[in-house]
Amino acid sequence: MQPTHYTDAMRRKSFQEMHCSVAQFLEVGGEWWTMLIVRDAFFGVSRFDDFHDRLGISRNVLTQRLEHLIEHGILERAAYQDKPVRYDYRLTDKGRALWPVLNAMRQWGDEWAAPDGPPVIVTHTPCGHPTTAIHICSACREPLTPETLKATPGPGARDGLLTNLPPKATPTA
Amino acid sequence: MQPTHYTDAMRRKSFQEMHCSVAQFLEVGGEWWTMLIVRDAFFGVSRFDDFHDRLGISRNVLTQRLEHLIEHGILERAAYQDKPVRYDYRLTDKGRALWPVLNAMRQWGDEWAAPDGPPVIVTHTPCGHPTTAIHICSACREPLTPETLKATPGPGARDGLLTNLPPKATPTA
DNA sequence: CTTAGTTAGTTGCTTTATAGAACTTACTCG
DNA sequence: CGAGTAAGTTCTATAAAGCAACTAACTAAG
Repeated sequence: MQPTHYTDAMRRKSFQEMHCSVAQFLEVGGEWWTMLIVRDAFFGVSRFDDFHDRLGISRNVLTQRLEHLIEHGILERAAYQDKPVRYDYRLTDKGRALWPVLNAMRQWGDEWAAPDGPPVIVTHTPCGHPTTAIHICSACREPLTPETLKATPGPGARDGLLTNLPPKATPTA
Repeated sequence: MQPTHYTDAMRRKSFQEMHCSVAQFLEVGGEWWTMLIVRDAFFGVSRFDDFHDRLGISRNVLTQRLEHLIEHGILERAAYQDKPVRYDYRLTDKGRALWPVLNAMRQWGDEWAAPDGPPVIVTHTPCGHPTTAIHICSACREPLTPETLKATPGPGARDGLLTNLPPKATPTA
């Protein structure tokens, strides 16, 4: 049978209304290319053509992504010359706060998807040693694993995320 | 002028050849919806219709994503009945290793994009307190921040990631 | 035995996003 | 003047996402 009729726009779904912080992050940084732009911003890259050359991203997509990141307060534009005006794209505090996310991605990739060994070694300059991040509990300072955690609804909770779970579920994230 | 001619397929670019662990992660978990499926898998969701109902994802896209996650060893299918055969989708060790990534996303969302407060409170059952993860150095156990880190090429390094950086760059990720 | 419900997809169609490359604007340098 | 640089914008073609209907293979109710 023929599909009936397509009234509404069929834009890509937004995660904004999900009342989940993971979804909130993905709304900002979950699109294709976005976190690679943020990675390069941490490396000190700040100009349009440098992002383009290093990533091999299409110029129109790069334009969109930079605008999206600025809209969400991850990057800010600062003119470095007039006539013609040209901008640096720099991480804000909100953007620099993405470091734990980026680092967790890197560490997972190093461990599970780096057959030739890690492409990058990170050294902790205060102690001088190569380092990986260990995640510890803010209360007791013991290492955290998903099995030792329990999720309960918080002040921003809405129906659906922790309710309507299958019976044997053990929410950890 | 007219664009010349479009021989090659214009599929979406892969990040696989970038020799960067962040890119490797994104190849596996960087598509729209993917990390929300993984989040629900941590919540204990395991069946097709449960993912579909909870996420509001299209059925065809869900099919694709589950296959992609299985291909990359994040989920595995286990039959829970015959006639007709029906499967549970469960996290593998490689999939459970994504917890730090998911948690970092959640904590960023809680801090920067949760106007009504965090939707989920996580309790560390051994100590009984609500917890957030603190990232410490594996060598000296001091807290890590991007400014205290330096990136250098590792065994899996290839040209381009840490080379060809603008002069004032301070690579941290 | 017929009908409704469940589970897990698949198919068909429409809208949106991405990949390339060319084009544009506004300069600077030799 | 002509070439080069920087940052986009515009154009076209393909790929991905969204939605609803359809199918397959059962189970349970009436």
